[in-house]
Amino acid sequence: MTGMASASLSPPDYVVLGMVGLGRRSGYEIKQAVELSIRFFWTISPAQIYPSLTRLERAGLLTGRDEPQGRRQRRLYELTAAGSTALAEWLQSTEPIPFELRDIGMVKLFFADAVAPSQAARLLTAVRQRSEQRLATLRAIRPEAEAAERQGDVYPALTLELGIAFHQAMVDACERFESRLP
Amino acid sequence: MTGMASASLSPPDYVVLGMVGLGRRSGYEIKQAVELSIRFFWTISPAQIYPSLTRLERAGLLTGRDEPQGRRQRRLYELTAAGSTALAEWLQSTEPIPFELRDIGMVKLFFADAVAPSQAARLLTAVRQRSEQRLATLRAIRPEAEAAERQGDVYPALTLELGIAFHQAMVDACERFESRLP
DNA sequence: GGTAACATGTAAGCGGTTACATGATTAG
DNA sequence: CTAATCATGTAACCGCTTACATGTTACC
Repeated sequence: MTGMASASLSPPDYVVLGMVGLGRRSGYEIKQAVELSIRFFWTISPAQIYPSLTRLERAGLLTGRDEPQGRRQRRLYELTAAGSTALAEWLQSTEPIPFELRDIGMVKLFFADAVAPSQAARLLTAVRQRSEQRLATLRAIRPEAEAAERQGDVYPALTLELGIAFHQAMVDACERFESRLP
Repeated sequence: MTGMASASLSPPDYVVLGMVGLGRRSGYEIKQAVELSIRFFWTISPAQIYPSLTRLERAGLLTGRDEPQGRRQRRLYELTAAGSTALAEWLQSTEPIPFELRDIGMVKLFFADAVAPSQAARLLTAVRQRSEQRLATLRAIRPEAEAAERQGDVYPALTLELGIAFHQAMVDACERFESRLP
């Protein structure tokens, strides 16, 4: 019995669903949560979040309640049983997970032979520094992930470590090549 | 004196330009070259390539010449001096390179606490295996990259090693967590 | 004789980004 | 008093993917 209402949701819908699943939230808070956690492998804009919330509520996967702060409007959402089921089904589906990155930095590096060696080396350095910056940002988030871990959500910490490992590998590989060039 | 014709090209345009820069090519060959090299951090479809080639030729950055094989049509392109300059300028530009990934696998993993531990572990395994497969594919490409290296294009080999390092880091991190769970 | 690969394109639709619009509250 | 943050949305545009259309050559 696979959810009767669901007209197959898009990935952004599941991101919204998943974030609400981690705790009662407003659209604004969802955006913030994404920025603080999965923004290194996913982004979402307010123009996606608010229509998505409306759709998900109409589909019976979320329930929203107005809880203004003073005169400032605010609407908080939580998962319904159907929403929880839909999220779980998505996470459990056995379809192969496509892997697709889209990074202009790597593309530039690939074509770097088209410019002078010194210029190419500068590009390599820029790519390395970019990963070093991400690394610093990701490490700064660790406390939040560890706090979530203590409350039973261990996978955010795992994905954080995965991100750190990824960028560390990039930095190491760049350094190996940089030391070989000059 | 920054190229007078260029109305600022899109990333896919530069991908086409860069691929033609690596050797005289048809649209079909560009697609193949992308699949064999940068597809792990960029993709491009025929529906983008052919209009792009037309635009770039009109802008004077490429020249095309019909070279049919028998009755089978074919049009080969090469860089003009202006095209070469445009590519070099793009590669040398000092604007910060945005870093943005988009990977549903990571998103699923992030939310994995929403399902039973055994299901979450299955997800982790799926993500690990996905990287193992990429790793195998990337390693299979090594000969091509090394051939290019011998002919003076060293950066394709570099980006390949970067991709391998990235996926190896993912596999290692996944294994660390998998051994901790059961 | 049929399938896969070679080769080039067009059209429609959709999903996402950018920009815009509005208003309340807090901090400096 | 001003800027930043909180908070929610809409509209237009654009670029990309999907599907389609067409024809040739090589291979089994």
